[in-house]
Amino acid sequence: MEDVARLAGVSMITVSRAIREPAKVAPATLARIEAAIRRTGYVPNLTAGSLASSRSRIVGAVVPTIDNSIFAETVRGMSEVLEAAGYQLLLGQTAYRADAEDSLVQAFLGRRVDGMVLTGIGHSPATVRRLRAAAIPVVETWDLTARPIDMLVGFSNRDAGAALGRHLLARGYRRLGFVGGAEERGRSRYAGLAAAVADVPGATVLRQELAAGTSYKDGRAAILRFLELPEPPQACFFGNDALAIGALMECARRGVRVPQDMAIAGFADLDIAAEVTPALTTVHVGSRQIGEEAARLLLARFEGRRVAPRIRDLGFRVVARAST
Amino acid sequence: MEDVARLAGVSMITVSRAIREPAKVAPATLARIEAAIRRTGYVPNLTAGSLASSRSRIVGAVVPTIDNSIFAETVRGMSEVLEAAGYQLLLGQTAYRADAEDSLVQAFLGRRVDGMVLTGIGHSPATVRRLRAAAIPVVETWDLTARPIDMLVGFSNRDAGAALGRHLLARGYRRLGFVGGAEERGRSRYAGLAAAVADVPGATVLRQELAAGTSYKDGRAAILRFLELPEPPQACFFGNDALAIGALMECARRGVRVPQDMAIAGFADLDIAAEVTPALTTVHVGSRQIGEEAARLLLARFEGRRVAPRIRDLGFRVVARAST
DNA sequence: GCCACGAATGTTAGCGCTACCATAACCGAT
DNA sequence: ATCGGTTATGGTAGCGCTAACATTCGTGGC
Repeated sequence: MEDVARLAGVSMITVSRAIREPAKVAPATLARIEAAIRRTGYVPNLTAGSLASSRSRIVGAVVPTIDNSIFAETVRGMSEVLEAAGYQLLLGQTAYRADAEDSLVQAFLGRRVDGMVLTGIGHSPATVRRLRAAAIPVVETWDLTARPIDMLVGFSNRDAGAALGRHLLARGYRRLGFVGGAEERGRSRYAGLAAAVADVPGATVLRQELAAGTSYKDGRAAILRFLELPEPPQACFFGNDALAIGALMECARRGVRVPQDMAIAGFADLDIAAEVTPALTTVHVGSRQIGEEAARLLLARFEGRRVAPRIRDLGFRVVARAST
Repeated sequence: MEDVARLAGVSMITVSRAIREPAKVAPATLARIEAAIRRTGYVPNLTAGSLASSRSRIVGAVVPTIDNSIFAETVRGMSEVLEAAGYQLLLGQTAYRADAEDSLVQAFLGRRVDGMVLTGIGHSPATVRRLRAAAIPVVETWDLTARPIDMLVGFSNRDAGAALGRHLLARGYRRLGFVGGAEERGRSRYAGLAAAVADVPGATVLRQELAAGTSYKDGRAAILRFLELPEPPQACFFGNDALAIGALMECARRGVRVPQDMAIAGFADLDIAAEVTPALTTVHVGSRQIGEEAARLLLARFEGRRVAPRIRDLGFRVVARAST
């Protein structure tokens, strides 16, 4: 930067201004500085800038995983909005391990990220304490609570589970099955389903809880376990679309007709849900919008704007397709 | 940090050492410092550390996209290896726009990332110049070239295309079709296929080039276009599994028998490729290993180890399943 | 008892920027 | 001619750490 300043015949601070707020520099000076930058190949050191200004222009995001997953779209949406505003995304994946979130959050805070996006509303007390102490904007996502750490963008997993349950019951199914991972949001979906079932006399629900971080294969295995029962469920609700599609494929393979012999529903409305045959009934939750909105809330805060309300319920929509 | 030092009755540098190389601090001192850290809730400022040590412990990764994509697994593998070593991942997505890579690289270099991972081997001259000037370890991925910028982890897309082509020809198909996105690696796969076709008298190949960044829907549309021809291809090779699965689903819907009426093959071997019916023939390329290996090469360099050879050809494997 | 040596800790001087305040030059209004 | 206000630019002092080089102290060998 000193070289650039010398070459352009100005002081360092003017170079700094030319880069960050070109409007405040005289056009002629600006041109000289730009020429000098080009000639020297100068790349501003944003680390030094962050230290001096105590704003890093980095946002940390913690998600369970991004492969064949509903969270990939959230990260995508977030990343696009942030990049357009000149912010960068520091990505951390927990693989559904609770302690991983804690250490990621600590690492991100050490980097002095300007804001943080978390998945879900269940965090260790230490994490919550650290985030509050850091006094940076935080957005929790993919769930709903009345008392978020700071801001929240999501929907009610419980209500979504209940809505899907009512859909199945309305179609006449009475013996229901549920398959989900051992994680908070999956459990909420089950709780909603169970509540819907409790409202209908004679309706029952059987539950399989798998390890967290499930995929197609697990869905196949789960549906097989149901089909082997003397009295299998008539309709099965899977905690995510990957599980449901695995199950759907297994049914196709075995000649189990969907939905006549076994109805199947998923969750999250991945692109592929609409493409399989029969098309998968699922709950659309706007994965991408969650990411975009979370990023927008952060940007608003960075620019000093008030964010109200701090809780954004993006809702959900039961998408009834041929599989139920 | 000053507070911690005062509380523990040591100098700042000892606190710094206690955090970074605890073995070099006397156990009793270490214990006092750790207690002081806990009492004060001190979180080391890694930005300041980066500036002072000129090592950021951040790696930048540029991928086209991470949703329902082959690159998600690469990012996942990379991220896990890096996090285990105390490095963080700064993620950038280009959405297949060429200029996006350039600006991401520039932003990452401004952050003084310790290393960089790029997708593919085609980069703008400006990007290459900048990367060389930065003199940091760089890994290119997902393709092969004799002259990488620095290191490379991938496989030959051309050879993979050719191998898949030979597989189709060996099964007796003569009128082939190819559908791929308008991007470098897809074109290489086509070039390989075309070469294989050229070796067999009477064999032909018809090509559809779509916009880059394709998904299920585009596969469906593409297969329809082929099926409407007076003499459709007998076998169709799709540049990625998502396209192929879209096509497969469309065939199922239309009663087009796969592979009897139309054989279908994909590329990359996503988890779902093995799950659909009929199971999808595809080319397995170790998406995740690419990420892991790229991360390992970077770590080796960070630790000052020599990396030889600098080109890692991870190969590929034609996975012949029921769809061809 | 002296010295060389390694282990433990400290001092100093930045890393490369930006915040903050100051200064200079120029403008039109009085 | 004087003045307040605006625009353009500069000087100084850090931001919170760590590299590099001291310094101190205890230990064992002779």
